[in-house]
Amino acid sequence: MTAVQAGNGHGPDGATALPCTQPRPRPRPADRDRYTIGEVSEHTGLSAHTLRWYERIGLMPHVDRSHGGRRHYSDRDLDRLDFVGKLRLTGMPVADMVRYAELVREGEHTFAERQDLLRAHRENVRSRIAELRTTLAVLDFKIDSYADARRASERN
Amino acid sequence: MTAVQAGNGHGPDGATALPCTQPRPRPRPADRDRYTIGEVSEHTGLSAHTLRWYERIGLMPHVDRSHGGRRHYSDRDLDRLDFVGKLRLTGMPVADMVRYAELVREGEHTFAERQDLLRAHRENVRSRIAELRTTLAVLDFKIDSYADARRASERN
DNA sequence: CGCTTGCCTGGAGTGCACTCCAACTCTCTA
DNA sequence: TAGAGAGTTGGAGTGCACTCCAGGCAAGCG
Repeated sequence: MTAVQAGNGHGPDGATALPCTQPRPRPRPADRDRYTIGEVSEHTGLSAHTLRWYERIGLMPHVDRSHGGRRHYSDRDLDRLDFVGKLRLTGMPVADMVRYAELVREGEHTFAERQDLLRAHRENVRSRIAELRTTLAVLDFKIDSYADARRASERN
Repeated sequence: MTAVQAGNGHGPDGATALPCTQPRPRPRPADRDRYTIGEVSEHTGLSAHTLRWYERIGLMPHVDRSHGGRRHYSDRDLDRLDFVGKLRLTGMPVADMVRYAELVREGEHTFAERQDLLRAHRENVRSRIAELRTTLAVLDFKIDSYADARRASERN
């Protein structure tokens, strides 16, 4: 649940920073380390409702607040959200993401468990890719069948 | 929503039969062209509830019944279900699958539209695969980071 | 013939992941 | 300093895809 993107990425959560390469899909507004929920919503594609909900269920640590109680997201928060977004895109259940977030909160002694969790998920993603590929073949076949059928009926 | 698998596959629904190559994941009980809902459930991995529900919402055409009102699924029905299963695995919304089923029911003049629908879905699947692959890279990176961090801490 | 097991129906219930509401409060710009 | 507009909360509501229930009927076996 940490940075894995942009120049300022971090290593495993709680560990020292490590270099990282993935480009951020939409660029951050500006590197000022303080973003409103609206800006974050814009950047991540998640609704403000969802961002607040993520915090409530413990998927995000408590975000810094202004004097008046408004959220100020940091660059680090954006990094976390990017990672959460990746997991979400791959269909990881929210409960599992929350579990991961808990492990992060518990500190460095949970490295092994976090790694296991991610490894299991990676296997999951791999088999999903394989699944999608076989379906792609089926779709190609079907689409070609329709093309053939249409060509044949035009010829008559 | 027709056969696209096993030796007895069909072409686009409503068209003449076409050869097909994909192997059926779990073999059919026996090629007797008459299966109970329980057997079909076993074979497809869908619950009997779900099979009935699919029929109710129009995702499957009405399945043949016995004198006493019990469903007898044909091999053709199994083929349809296999295709539905493929679409489902790739995350096509049930509403879209129902739309496709309607087009099939309407006859051959909907070939073009069916093809479009499948093409759009194919694009969808392709981009999902790409998405999953980039996430896989992120996961690899994270997992490696944990491995590094653990090795480092053991060394101390 | 009776019994167990499987299947039938319509409708209600579940779990997940949001999504929206009401009734405020805060911040920024003019 | 006033007003617009973005943000706050807890809790209720939504949509999707099942999933289950109650109460009854059917089929195959001994």
